[in-house]
Amino acid sequence: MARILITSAIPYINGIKHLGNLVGSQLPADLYARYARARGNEVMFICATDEHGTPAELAAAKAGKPVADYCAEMWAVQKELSDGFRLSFDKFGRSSSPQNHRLTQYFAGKLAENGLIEEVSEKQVYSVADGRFLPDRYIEGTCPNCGYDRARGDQCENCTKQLDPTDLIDPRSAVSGSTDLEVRETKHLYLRQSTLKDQLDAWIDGQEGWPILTTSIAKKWLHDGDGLQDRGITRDLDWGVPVRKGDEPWPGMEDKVFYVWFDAPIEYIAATKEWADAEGLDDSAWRRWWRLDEGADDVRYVQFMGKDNVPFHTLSFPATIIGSGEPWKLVDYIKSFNYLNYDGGQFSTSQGRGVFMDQALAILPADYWRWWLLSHTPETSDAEFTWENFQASVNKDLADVLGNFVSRVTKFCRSRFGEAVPGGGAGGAREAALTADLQARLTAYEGHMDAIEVRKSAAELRAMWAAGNEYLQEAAPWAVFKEDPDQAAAIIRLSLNLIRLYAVLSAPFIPDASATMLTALKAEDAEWPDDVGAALDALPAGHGFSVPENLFRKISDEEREEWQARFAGVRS
RNA sequence: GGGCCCGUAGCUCAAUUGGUUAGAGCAGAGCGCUCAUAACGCUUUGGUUGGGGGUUCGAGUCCCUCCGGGCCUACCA
Repeated sequence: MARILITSAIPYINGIKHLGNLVGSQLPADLYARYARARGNEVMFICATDEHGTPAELAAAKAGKPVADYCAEMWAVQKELSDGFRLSFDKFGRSSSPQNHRLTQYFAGKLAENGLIEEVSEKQVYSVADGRFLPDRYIEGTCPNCGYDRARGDQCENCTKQLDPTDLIDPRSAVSGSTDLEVRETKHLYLRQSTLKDQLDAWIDGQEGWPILTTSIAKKWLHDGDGLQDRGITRDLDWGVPVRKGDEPWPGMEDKVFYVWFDAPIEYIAATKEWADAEGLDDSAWRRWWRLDEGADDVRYVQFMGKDNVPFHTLSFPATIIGSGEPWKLVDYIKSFNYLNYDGGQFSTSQGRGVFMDQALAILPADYWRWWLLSHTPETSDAEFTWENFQASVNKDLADVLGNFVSRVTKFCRSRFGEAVPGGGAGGAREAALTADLQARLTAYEGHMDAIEVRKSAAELRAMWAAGNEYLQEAAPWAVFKEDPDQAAAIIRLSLNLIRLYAVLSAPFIPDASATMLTALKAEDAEWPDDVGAALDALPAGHGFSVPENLFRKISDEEREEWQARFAGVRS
C-alpha cells in the first residue's frame, strides 16, 4: 500500500472539451487512479478548471455575463460532463478559488523573498476601444512578408513566419476590429527561471524512465539558444489572482493579476485544500500530500498532460516549487500524450469539428467512449479517431467478446440450472490451465498498469476476456450437460466466477459495465485478486444471480454513417 | 529558419532498447460449434519494416541522405 497523488492537466474553462482533450490527460489519469485505488493504495486524484486569462474574459463578454458568473456556469457544465464520463476526481476544483488566490500570492511572496522576482518594464499593445492590453495573437493585420490580411501578431498563419505585432501593416484588434491601438509602457513581474536552470537540469537528469517526449521538450527549453529564459508572471487584466506579496500589497502592481501559467499549476495544490475544506478537514489533511516535512515524503506524485503542457510541468511549475525554498512535493513521474486526430484532420474547437464531450454522451454511454479512447490512447505518436474503427472496436471488443460472454454464460445457466450458481462436479486439467493462463495475464496486466502503458493494458485485458470464450468453446458445457450434468455445472460455476473476475479487473476501463456485472451476480466481493484460483472460487454453489440486459449494444452501419455526417462540420 | 518526434500487413498497433524465421487484434479466406447479442472457437492468406546508402558477425532498432506526416519555437492556454 502506497500513497499516490495524481493530477490531470486542468482544462481551460472556455467551452466544452472534445474527445482529444479528454484522452490527452483526464481519462488516462482516471484509469490510473481507479486502478491504484483498486490495488489498495491511498489515492488523491485532483483536477480543476483553469479559469483565468484573456479568452475567458472575452467569452464572458460575448455571452453578456460577468466573468465570474460565466466561469461558474462553465465549471458546472464541465463538472457534469466529467461526472458523465465517470472521472473519479477526489476534487474537481477551480483555479479562481479563494484557496488558489491565497496560495498563488503566497508562492509569489516566497519567490520574491528569495530574490527570484524581477520587475521589468516593457512595451505592449493597448487597444483604446477595448480598454485592454492585447496579447500578440489578438492583434491582426496584414503580413509584411506575404501580404496575407489576417496575420496574427505572433505569427502569420499563411506563410508561417514569426512576427512581432509592430511588424503588422494596418494592425487592428482581433476583439473589436478597432485600429485605435497604441504601444504603452507597462511594468510586469518576471520569474527569474534562468537562475534555476542548473537545478532544473540536474533534477530532470535525475529522473528515471521519463518518456522521450517529456524530457526532450524540457531539454530543448533548457538548452536552446541562450538557455532557459525568465518569464513574465503578471498581466494587465481584471480577472485573475490579484498580485500580492503573500499577505502584503505589492506596490506598483495594484491593478494587475498573475498570469495563468503561474497560478494554474498551483491550483493542483490549492484544489487539494479545496477538497479538505469541503470535507471539513483541517490543513494537515491536504498538506500531508504536498509538504515533505508534513507527511508527503512517502507520496508518489504522477502528472498526466498533453504534450503542449510539458514545458509548464517540467520547468515553470518546478521553478516555482524549487524557488520557494520550501519542501513542497515535486512530481515523480510525468505521463504526456500526443494528440488525437479526427477522421483525417484535427479536432477543432473553433470549427466544431469532431466529437465533443456532451455530444458523445448524448449518443452512447461513457463506457463505449472510455474503452475506445483508452485502447487507442495516443501514447507513442498521434492517434486517429475514425467512425469505422470506433464501430469495429466497440462491436467486437465490448459487445462480442465481453458482452456476449456474459450473455451466453448467464443464459445457459438459467435455462439448465436456474438462476443460482450450480453445485456439483469439479475442475480438472483444463480449468487448471485456464487459471494459470489468467494468472500470467493478470501479472502482465498489472505490470502495464503500474507502468501506465495504457494501450498495452487494454490489449491484455481484452485477451483475458477472450480466454473465457476459448475456455467455454473447449469445455462445451452444452454438450457435456447431456451426459454429465455435474461436470457441466462445474464449467458454468467457473464461468460465472470468470464474469465476476472480469468485472473487477475491467472496472478501471469500463466502470459502469463492471458495476452492472457485479450487480447481476449479486457479488459483494469486488477486491482486486491476488490469486486467480481463489478469485474463481468466490461465488459458491447456491449463490443467486440474475441475467443482466445485454451489456453493450452494437453500433449499426446506419448510425455510423449518420454520426459521421453529423460531426464532420460546424457544430450546430 | 532551428529543434524534436513519427513512418512496420488493407486498418489500428507490438517488437524485452543491436540478437533466431518482424508479432497481435480487426478486416479477408476455409473449417468447426449451436450455450449466446448472426455471437464463439480453430486454421489460414497477407511485410524488400517509406526510398537509397553505410557501420556491424548481426539493423525495424545505430549513422548519412532523400521523401512524406506531425509537434514545439517562450505573449493562446
